[in-house]
Amino acid sequence: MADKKVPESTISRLFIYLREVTELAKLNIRTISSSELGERTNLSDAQVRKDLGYFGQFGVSGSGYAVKELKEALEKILGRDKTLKVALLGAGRLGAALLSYAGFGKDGLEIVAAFDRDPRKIGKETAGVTIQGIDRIAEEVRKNDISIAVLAVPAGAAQEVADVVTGAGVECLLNFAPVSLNVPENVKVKDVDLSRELAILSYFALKNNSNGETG
Amino acid sequence: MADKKVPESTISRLFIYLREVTELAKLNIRTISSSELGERTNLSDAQVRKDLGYFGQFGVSGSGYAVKELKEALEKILGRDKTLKVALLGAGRLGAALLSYAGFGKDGLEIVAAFDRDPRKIGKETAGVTIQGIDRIAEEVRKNDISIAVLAVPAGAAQEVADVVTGAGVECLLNFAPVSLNVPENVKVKDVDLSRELAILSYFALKNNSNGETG
DNA sequence: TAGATTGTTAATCGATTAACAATC
DNA sequence: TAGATTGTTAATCGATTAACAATC
Repeated sequence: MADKKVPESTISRLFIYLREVTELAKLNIRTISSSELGERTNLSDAQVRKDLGYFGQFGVSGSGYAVKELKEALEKILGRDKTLKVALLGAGRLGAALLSYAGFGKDGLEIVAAFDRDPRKIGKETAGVTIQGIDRIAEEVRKNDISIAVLAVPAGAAQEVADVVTGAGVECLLNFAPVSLNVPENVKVKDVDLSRELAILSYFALKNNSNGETG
Repeated sequence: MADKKVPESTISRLFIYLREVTELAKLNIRTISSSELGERTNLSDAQVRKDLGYFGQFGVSGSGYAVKELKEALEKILGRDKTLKVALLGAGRLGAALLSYAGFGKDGLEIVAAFDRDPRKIGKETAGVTIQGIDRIAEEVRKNDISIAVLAVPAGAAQEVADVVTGAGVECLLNFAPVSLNVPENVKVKDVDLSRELAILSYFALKNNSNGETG
């Protein structure tokens, strides 16, 4: 049972493979080899086979992978068939945008509760969800079986809110606040920081510029 | 001169250090050791010193790093003093949101041109930028010295637009379209896919659930 | 000086890539 | 059968961590 640990980078690529085979299925392509799939995703054939190998044997020697079956296998592995409950922390500008973001449903996620500290926001409704005070977090998490919390609060409030929500038993956080959160070690945090992505890119742009000058 | 190659993960962490020392400077804290900085960012002291070591010697044995100097050094390394020109490709819903996104300026980036294929959008203005047809890309890139392109077009159009813009000499792309782009090898692409981030997180949430059941 | 902390080299760890026997 | 391609093990590569002499 104790499968070897799967790298997060593998999980991330699995979604890329799924995207591709979904496309291939639409085009009525029946089978694909690891090297073809790798070409389409800018990855190596070895990488494709290794990644899939963590989860079983999906291919056929000599002919490759059946597109339809691989698609279904990936959907199952990645839990695309299940719906998870999400709590939104912070109903400001970003929070409101996320509440009305249509993509969540497609990804098997459903925002079932939203919280804010601002008394003027409490009781208001956006996209079918009523905003509640943060003192209600623990009870709502339990009641609704919430497994993911999205932190869309200001940087200064993020740690406190993270404490409350992890204290209530939530183990997965998507953190939009630009701070390094301290959480218990069973909790998984994913930081999303568009500013930083852009900044990294601009670092490379600057480097290219100066290379151009000297080289 | 030929400095050893700096890992992208190091660059990414440099922004985290910068965020932290900016905070420390506000609090009038004068010096910080690698282990204290590591504690505040959930990284090890060795990691902090290694990362900084790629760019020079900023610390003082026995006392650590001068906050103000480290902040200034990081800003310089990361190019926070320079402004780069950005082209926005695709002026749909996401594109419009990015155009009005206030954070770009803070990050040393300026959207100087926007393009869309839809004739009904061409000529319209958002946030001070007039939307142009995609046939104008090459000339505008040259004229404005654009070094970064943000792709906010539908998946089906992304590759074609990427070809045009890289053909015009842009070497850094921020790609919001959920496709694997093929670009020349001197071009740096950064994919931003909120759906995938969420999906990865939900994968971990599901795994935690099933662990809970069996363990 | 004694204590603290750096910068850097060496050791470890983990992920990617290459290779190839097994198999369709 | 011959050709193609898998699954998996071994080799390589690169990043993180540990260790410690140098230094304030």
